[in-house]
Amino acid sequence: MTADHAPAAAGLAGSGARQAGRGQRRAGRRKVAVLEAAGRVIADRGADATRFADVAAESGVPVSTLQYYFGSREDLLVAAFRHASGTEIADLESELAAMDDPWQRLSHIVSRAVTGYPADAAGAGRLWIESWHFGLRDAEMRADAVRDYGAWRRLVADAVRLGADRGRFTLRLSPERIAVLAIALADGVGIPLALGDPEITADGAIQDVLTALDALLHPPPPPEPQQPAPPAAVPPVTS
Amino acid sequence: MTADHAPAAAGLAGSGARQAGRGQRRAGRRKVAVLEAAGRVIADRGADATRFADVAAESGVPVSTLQYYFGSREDLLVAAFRHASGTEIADLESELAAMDDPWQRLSHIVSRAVTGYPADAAGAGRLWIESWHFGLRDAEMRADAVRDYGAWRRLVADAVRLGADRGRFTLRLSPERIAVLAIALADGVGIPLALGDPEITADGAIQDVLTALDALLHPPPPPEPQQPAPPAAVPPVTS
Amino acid sequence: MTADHAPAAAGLAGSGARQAGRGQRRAGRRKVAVLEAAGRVIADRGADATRFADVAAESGVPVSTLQYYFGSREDLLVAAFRHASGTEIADLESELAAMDDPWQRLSHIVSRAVTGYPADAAGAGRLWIESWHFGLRDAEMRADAVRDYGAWRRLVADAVRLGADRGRFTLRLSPERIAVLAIALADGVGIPLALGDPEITADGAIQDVLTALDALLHPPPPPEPQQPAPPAAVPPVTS
Amino acid sequence: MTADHAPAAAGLAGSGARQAGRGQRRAGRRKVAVLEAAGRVIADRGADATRFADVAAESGVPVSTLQYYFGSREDLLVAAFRHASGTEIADLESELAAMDDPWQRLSHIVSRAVTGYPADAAGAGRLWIESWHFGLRDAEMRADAVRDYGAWRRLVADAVRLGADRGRFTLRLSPERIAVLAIALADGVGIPLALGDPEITADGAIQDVLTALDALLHPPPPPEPQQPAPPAAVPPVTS
DNA sequence: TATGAATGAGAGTTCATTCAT
DNA sequence: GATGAATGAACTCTCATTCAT
Repeated sequence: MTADHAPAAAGLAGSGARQAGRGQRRAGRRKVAVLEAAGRVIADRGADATRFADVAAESGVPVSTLQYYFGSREDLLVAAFRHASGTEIADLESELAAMDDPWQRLSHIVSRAVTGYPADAAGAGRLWIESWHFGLRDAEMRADAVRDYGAWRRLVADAVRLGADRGRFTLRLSPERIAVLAIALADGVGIPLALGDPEITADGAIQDVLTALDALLHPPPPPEPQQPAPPAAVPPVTS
Repeated sequence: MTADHAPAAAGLAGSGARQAGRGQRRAGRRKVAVLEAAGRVIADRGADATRFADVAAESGVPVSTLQYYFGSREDLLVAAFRHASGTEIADLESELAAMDDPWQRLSHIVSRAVTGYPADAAGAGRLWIESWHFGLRDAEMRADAVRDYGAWRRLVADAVRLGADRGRFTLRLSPERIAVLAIALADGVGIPLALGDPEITADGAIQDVLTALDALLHPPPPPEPQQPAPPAAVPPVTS
Repeated sequence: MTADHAPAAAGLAGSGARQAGRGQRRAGRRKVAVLEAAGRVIADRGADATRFADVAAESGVPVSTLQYYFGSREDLLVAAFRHASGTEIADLESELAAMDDPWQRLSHIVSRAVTGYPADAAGAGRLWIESWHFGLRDAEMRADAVRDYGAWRRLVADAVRLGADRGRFTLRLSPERIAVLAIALADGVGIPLALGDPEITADGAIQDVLTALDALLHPPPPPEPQQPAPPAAVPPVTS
Repeated sequence: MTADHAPAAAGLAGSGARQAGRGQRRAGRRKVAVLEAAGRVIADRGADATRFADVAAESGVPVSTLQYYFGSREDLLVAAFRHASGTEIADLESELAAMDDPWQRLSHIVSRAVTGYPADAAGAGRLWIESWHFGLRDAEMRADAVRDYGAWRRLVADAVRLGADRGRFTLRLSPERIAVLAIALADGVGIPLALGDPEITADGAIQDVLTALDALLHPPPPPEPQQPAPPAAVPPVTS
């Protein structure tokens, strides 16, 4: 192919910056705008129902130009997801860098995560659900999603480790496993929030998630004999 | 529409009862088989990519007959989801009824939930993800999903309440909120499992989720003065 | 697929006739008309340039119905070629059956073949050129074309054999090889005729081809010594 | 159009002769390379399926440059055909010029022609079929094809005339008409060869074509009752 | 002179749905 | 009650071509 799709330049914000100096002139200078438009459409209609025509209408860029930029529809979707998650994580990282208190960091991560889910929020939560769903059948998206999970967990684990180092937390589990659980909690309450479950509110969910985290960071006294060792109880349930 | 779709299993046996009865039962059996075929197709290809033709191929029932049975494609999907979740919850309830120990019940629920997610599992996890995703834009599906969330949480809350009543658990939060968190944890670890995240295994995830639950059911001793209680800032904010 | 493409019934004229009695009712009753429309379009625009839309316009059948009938565009083309050649050969066979004189048969075959080529003729010559050309890259068409070559040659060879049996012809070559040459001559003059070559007319070409055939059927006297054996001169030309 | 397409190789060297000359020669070389690349693509995919992108890939010259050089896609195709046929005929003419024997010339022409057809051959046969086919609907190509027919026939007629003048041949038809038939035979057997007809081989076809030509150049005596040895005339054609 | 960027037109194919048995 | 025939709508993708440099 003459044009190998994507005049490059885009991708994660400002990586390389070879001569993006003058503001990525020439080729694909509208790419970022298109990716954000695509993100909006995906969040609105779902990735599967996102047509070239929709993104064209949202971005003002002709369909054939979208294809010239990204190639196939699937490639466009993956690029949009990647752009959104890259931006999101970069933002979060810079916010966290300004915080010293480890618990504040955890609170911030959880808030950021949970807040994006409710239907009326402009957050990225719906986009994440789309990305998981899409990743179930798309290998490239799946790889990205797994990578993003790692990035989020790392932020949590770093905060947990920091708190432990400072003697603020006493861990029941390794920082990595706590990170897995923390992200799981946020996503797990996010889903019903996105579905408008009347039993849950964003604020309440954040509080409860933090309470659970707190429980993992401040263990109970040495177990007394009358109490059954919980993990031992986990049976081979598979029926 | 030709008929009002779905002869269902209802209807009192009128004239020629036995014959009609048998016929209806046969039709009913056929519909169940179709719904299960549809469930398999949905889990395999995703709800959005599930065509009448796919379900026809999987079930052996002609496309026009599927439409005659269920109406629109969307109706078929919703019916398939409803059938799957109804079966799943009924099974779970009967299994739990045979268990006396509240912790065992919790373990069983969590195991059941988490085990269904991994890609290689034949479980219902993928179907749940599909149902959330579909519910984001389909009101009927959304209502079903919220209802199902309630059913699962009720099973957890009942077990938690039972354990508390028996003095086995000391709750940090109300049974209902613990139930929300328990289900959130299971779903939250289920997603990366479904995506094949190499950092997580089903068994490890079950353990960790139970550890987190245990922490919520066995609070630490009254905080001692030397340590500033940070989590104190996150109190039981009753929503 | 529910409809396996082509409700059958069509194909070579009247083969089988299972219940085509009432005039192929139901499915695909317009298939023959469509195939003939397709043949006209192919002759007019060329197979490569024959679009579904063209055949739809020519036949009055919607594009989607054409696809329902034939499947892919390529399948439609092959079916059209097959229909045309089947009809053509059947017609020719019945005409020949009415002729007793072997030379008359040969004349008729050559006339039939050559006459179809000129641009202003309504004959099938252009369709043959299309079929060869299409067969260069399509295996199915290629097989059909080879089969058709065999059918035409068989008609020639039969006539040649008949004439030889009756002592009318004295063969220089086997009937089969004469048949190959006869068809080659007809096609070989047909091409410039189709291109409007001003040096050739259909009638003149028919005469010349028959003259050449005559030469093959009435050999010269035993070669005399002063004549060099011509084939000995055929060198390994490939440069 | 940007330029009047094709700087060609013409144009007197104006100011800066050496530089311009070299530049033009270089451009000319590049164009020839492109035309040969185009010829390969056409033989491979067919003229109708030959895209700018294909020729760009085969030649390494960007699409927009191809358009700058040749104008429209059709112009490029015609130029490629013209280049191929011009080269072919020039080669043939120089080969024939070295041959004195008229029958050897005829044999050479037929061999050259037939040998190019088989699918596995690298010959120009497929390109000729493409050119006829393309000429059916393109006036420019048609004119070229007719002209080429004339060139080939002239070579045959010249050889026939030479043989007749030397008393080697006794003609049944005028040299021109024999030439038409000779070329027709070669093309006519070439087509099934190109289609991989299992009943024909290139060598056998050459033999048979020469036998037919021989019959046209050596008419029979007044028919005698007994049967002469026909094949004796076309003996050991060493392949 | 030569080339990359951008875009409109058009085509094949899929699919739900309507209709007539 | 069940099913095959038929069809319109929509979408992705290919490709020649125009434009600016």
